Amino acid sequence: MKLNQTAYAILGILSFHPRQSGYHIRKTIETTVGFFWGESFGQIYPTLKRLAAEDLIVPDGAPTGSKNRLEYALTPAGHACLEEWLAVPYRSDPPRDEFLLKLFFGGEAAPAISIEHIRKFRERNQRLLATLEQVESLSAQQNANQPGYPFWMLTLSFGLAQVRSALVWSESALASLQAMEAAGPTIASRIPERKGSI
Amino acid sequence: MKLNQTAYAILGILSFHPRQSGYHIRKTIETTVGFFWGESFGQIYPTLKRLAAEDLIVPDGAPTGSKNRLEYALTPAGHACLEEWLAVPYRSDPPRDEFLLKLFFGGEAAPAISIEHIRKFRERNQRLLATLEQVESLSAQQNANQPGYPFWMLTLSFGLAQVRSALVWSESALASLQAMEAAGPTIASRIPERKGSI
DNA sequence: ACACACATGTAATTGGTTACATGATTTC
DNA sequence: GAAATCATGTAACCAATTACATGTGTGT
Repeated sequence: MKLNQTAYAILGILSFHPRQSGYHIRKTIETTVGFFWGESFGQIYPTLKRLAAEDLIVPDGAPTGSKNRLEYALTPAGHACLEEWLAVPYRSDPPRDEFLLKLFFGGEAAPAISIEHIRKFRERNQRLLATLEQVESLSAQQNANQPGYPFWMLTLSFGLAQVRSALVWSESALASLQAMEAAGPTIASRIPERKGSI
Repeated sequence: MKLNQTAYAILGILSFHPRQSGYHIRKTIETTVGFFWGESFGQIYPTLKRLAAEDLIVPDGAPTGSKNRLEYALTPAGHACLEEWLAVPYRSDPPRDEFLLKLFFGGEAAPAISIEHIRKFRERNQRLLATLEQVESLSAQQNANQPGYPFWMLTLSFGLAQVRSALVWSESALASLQAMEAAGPTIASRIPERKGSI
């Protein structure tokens, strides 16, 4: 019984949102942990079947539901499994940030290109900030009494801090690149010195 | 000729570090972009062969080297390829942060568990901060004249900003969880309400 | 002599995305 | 009745990690 991360994300969602379908679980993930976690259907549906086979969740086509969707609920075993996983030290998988990689190699192209990347990055973060702030105010009204609330707020405040710091950085980064662009005619027009072949 | 991200990372490294072996490239990646990018040997060596087959790099077993290692150098085509990639908008792949996910579901376990995760997280960031600051001062002395330097500093200052903001957050998060722990006897001892089966 | 870093590679596995395929329900 | 969203799933593909396998050079 070795589960993948998707499984724990599902167990986690079901732990405070009983009786959701695969489709709904994905929606919930998007709107709650979306800014640091993503799931695709291609991953969710097979995982739901596996979790059901392991008796960690049970299909529950009962009272309220019964359209053409299949809802699941957490079993005690499922909750135990979630708790077990929570106690295991998190592993931070090797980071891969294409934005930063492109920026790092920015000297090999015109500054305008890096400027454009940073502008996109800033816009992204502005949008993200707006949604996070919205979540913050809505959540305070709707979820304040839920047991998970303090923890949700912790992840939210983390997101807000990171996004805000990213925005501050964006401004100074843009300023320094624009200064560079104004100063020198593109540094990038050089060809790396080499010897022979091709 | 569709290349994976590893290929561009390699091209990028070779663009300002001519003549490195696979082993060395990995070292360089670790020490320069390591805090936002990682590569494994299982990815690097096959990719080097592919890049050589595409004439984007050339094996170069010349003068200085010639131990039992094979060094590569960027070709003009390789540099063109890198520039092309740099101009393409970056894509940020769906984020997956296990630390935040566990924290989000922290209400399902004792607060002590989340506290431990955050402590680990804080330590991690403290170590990272130390190395980044070291890189900052060393790099100012050693690389200040290199053409890529301003861009390297941008990624570095981004890392510093993020790490510092993460540390500030860690303190407040720890404080709030410790307050919670002191206040209530574990909220987590409840079992999700359910009906029937298992 | 031993250990450690240097150095290169392959094979198995996995975790995951994307695209495809299909159909029901709701809303306009 | 058309369009959008709800809803479930499969198949193909891929990028990447991990573990394995092997050997050399260097320092103590």
